[in-house]
Amino acid sequence: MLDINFIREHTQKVKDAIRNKGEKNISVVEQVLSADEQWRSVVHKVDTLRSESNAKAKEIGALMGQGKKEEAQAIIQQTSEMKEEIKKLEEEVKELREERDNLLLKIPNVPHPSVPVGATENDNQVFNTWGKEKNDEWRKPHWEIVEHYGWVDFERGVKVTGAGFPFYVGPVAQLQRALINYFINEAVKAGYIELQAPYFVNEDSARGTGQIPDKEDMMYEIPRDEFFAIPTAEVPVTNFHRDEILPEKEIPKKYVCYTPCWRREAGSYGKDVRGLNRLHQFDKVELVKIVKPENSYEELESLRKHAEGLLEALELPYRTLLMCTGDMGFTQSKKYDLEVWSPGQNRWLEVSSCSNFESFQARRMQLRYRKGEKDIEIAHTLNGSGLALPRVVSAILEAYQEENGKVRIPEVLKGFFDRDYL
RNA sequence: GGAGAGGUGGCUGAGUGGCUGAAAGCGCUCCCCUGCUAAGGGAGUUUACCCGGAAACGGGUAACGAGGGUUCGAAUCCCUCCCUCUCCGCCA
Repeated sequence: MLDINFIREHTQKVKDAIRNKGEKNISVVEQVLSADEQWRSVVHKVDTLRSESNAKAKEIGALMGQGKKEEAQAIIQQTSEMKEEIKKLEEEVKELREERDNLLLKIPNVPHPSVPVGATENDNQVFNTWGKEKNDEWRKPHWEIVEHYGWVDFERGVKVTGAGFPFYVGPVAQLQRALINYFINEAVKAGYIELQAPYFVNEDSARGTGQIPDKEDMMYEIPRDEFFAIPTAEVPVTNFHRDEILPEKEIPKKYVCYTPCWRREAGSYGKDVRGLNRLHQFDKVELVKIVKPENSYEELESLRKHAEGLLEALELPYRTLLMCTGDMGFTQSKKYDLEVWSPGQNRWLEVSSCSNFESFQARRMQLRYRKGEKDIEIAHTLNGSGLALPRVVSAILEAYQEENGKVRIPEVLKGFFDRDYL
């Protein structure tokens, strides 16, 4: 969420942001400002009244101590009336505060000036490309390869759980495990701290990273215990430091965390969900950074480069898109998507998304750091996939297949295998 | 899941209705003294919000796990929930 003071001072900027992000309701800005004003005026009233009442309560205490019961009784009469008034005002404060905060949660993050203004994915900019896409006729899509060898069992996944929950069998299971290890190892080499996180989070955490309100439909719920299955490790890992004030010397914090991810993916269909393209459960290695505001855009670039480096090491051609305002999402201020080339499908597959949230998430979760002696400042948070597994697996299967049908093991993963082919 | 104990500031820990936003100790910061790998003295040291101020800062309100209640007044009494610890049960 945005700082209310920022909205007060940069009202036009916020309105532009909402429009550019493709949200229709610009009036929330005015609504939030007026709700805030009302709230502040009532807070002031109630504070003043309480101050008076506290003073009287002290008097009563003093009089009681001296045994002057009757004088005390007279003042008690007055404070009783104030008490009623305070109670009423308190109620009002609570309502106004809630109203203001609910409105505040509806205002999206403001895009960085370097973000292209645009409405749809067609307005995204190709920021970077690497490698030469293969387009051989004979290359099969990954679902045919895994079907032929029995490496991914979709049918039994459907039987055991449902569509989108496949079993990985033998070599592909081993490939995934190798990739997870490889990705974590690379991150640790780059200074990230390895974390293993809970797979379920509570409501506060889901709100902290911005999954609720608004995107709760993407998550699986465990109602009996009021948990959400994590849609990405971003949620538990960023919330790791929720409600904390970190010492300045501990910042930046860099974490790498492998988890399965669960997403309901309501409404997807067709070629998008074919094979491993879109699943309800998938594995991902996630990178999260908590940084000082002045460094956050440098940190975004290094995050992007790290993720790109993984694809380069795997020798998988990719392109990096700089997302336009309209295709970016509610919480981000700048976002890159990395898309790997799928030579069996002849299309790009998103395998990573690297974002800077500036203070948008950190403010919600009160994630701050101590600046110098006394000052406290909201940190900036970033995250990026490094990388999402199934689509990387698809790309590897398709890119490393040979005309005879065998699939070679990428050079950097050889250490995890005792052979050259899957 | 059953029984019991408990949740106070960065930490340890006092506090059972008003003089406690919080004793004391530790830690930390600054200053003074001392000139040497010791020590002593002093000051400061939670957070959020509101008002005033360019700022330094000043005034106010709230918070002692969370929420609600009793009371003129609650860390202190009552209720609900959450969490931690101990014992039993169960268990990868």
